[in-house]
Amino acid sequence: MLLWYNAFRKQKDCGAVRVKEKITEQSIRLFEKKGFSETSIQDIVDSLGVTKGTFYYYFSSKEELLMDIHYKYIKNLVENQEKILHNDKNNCKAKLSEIVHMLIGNIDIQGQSAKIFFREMKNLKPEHLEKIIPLRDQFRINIEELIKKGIEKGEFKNHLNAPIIALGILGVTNWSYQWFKTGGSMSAKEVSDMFVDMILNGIAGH
Amino acid sequence: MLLWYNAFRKQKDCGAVRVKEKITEQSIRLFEKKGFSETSIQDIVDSLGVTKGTFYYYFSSKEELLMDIHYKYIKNLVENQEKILHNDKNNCKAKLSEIVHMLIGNIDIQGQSAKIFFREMKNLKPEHLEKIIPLRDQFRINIEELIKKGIEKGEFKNHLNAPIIALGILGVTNWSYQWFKTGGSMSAKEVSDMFVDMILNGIAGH
DNA sequence: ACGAACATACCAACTGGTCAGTATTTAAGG
DNA sequence: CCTTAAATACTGACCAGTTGGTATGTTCGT
Repeated sequence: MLLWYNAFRKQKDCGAVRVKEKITEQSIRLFEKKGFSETSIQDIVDSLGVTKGTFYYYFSSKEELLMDIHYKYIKNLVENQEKILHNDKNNCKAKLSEIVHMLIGNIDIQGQSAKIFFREMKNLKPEHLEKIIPLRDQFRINIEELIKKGIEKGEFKNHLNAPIIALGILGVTNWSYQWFKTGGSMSAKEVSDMFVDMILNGIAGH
Repeated sequence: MLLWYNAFRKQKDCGAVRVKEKITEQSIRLFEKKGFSETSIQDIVDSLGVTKGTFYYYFSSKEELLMDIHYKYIKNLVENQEKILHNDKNNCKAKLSEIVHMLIGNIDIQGQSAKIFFREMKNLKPEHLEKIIPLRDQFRINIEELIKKGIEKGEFKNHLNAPIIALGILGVTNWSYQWFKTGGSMSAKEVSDMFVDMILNGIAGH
């Protein structure tokens, strides 16, 4: 009886290292693989060896957990982006390059969240969307402004349509979350360098 | 009584213009807006004024309907692509340009299916995925080969990594399905031209 | 003894899918 | 041209399983 008791305590102590974070991390894995609606709360707690009571102790609803995932992802992304943008040792070209490298380089640790972000956003409640969408838009507008500034400075061609170019660049990077696998045949640097080269110099021969 | 009878027949006749297609079209609309798992068969039939019996008369399962949508989309896309590739009046640059224009131009009628294709593919059964994935891969490989041929012919730079460039181009075009709205402030031609210009010539100033 | 961190049991609503039957169209036979 | 039988195109009631969420209890550290 005492033996069982100690074993139980040990299990509890291990799990006590931020149970909420463990639930979030595991949910990210499951949501990415199976989808938000296709993953039940039962699936989540079963895979962690806990019960639904635990889940609802930390989250008020399934949708709130999804909001948590969305908010952490986009907040972190915008922060990383603005760190790059505010470093005025770099010109616009270099900033753009750094952003692309940052996005591709982060696939390893942010890729699952990113896929969830774009695929499952529609499951957020309107009041939560109101917090997320401005951040998503800010990320895009920051790139747009970078393009415009680059045009002004003569770093980029002056006939460019900045909003379209921004969305084109976002397409290149965001789509990589769909196919890039860390540890595969191509390295993140290799991919990023090629993308930056294509965006800046194009693929047409001289 | 006779009046009601005729009205009823008329209604049936109108609906008889391919009920199966009406179900498919409506499902595409609902799946795109709410998601596959989030849309119940009840939702679909209610919005059409029929019952679940009708649905299961035309489809053996919900997943089969999803397979139908996937197959029609990717089959049509590969066909359109290969029509362009087999027209040997165009060089590689022109072919690439035509493919980009085709993809963006088709958003109007194929956009919803495209979003479903990439977002809901995970809900297909393994045996159905076996039919879809090769077609999806073929589309990508066709672009890859076009790049390689363009390099050989000196139309494209020879240091390019064709697989990465192909995925970059696919990113630009596929991502447009997420944001481009027909009838918005930018026309499909405007966007396509800008994308082709970026891909071929880059954005960096000379 | 008390609050934090769980577990257990339960529920109403909804899900994809089935099935036995009904209406309607079509085609053949008289 | 009319009857009739079979095939086609549905309806509506039903089911077992699952869902997100809740309410109540129990264990644990302090």
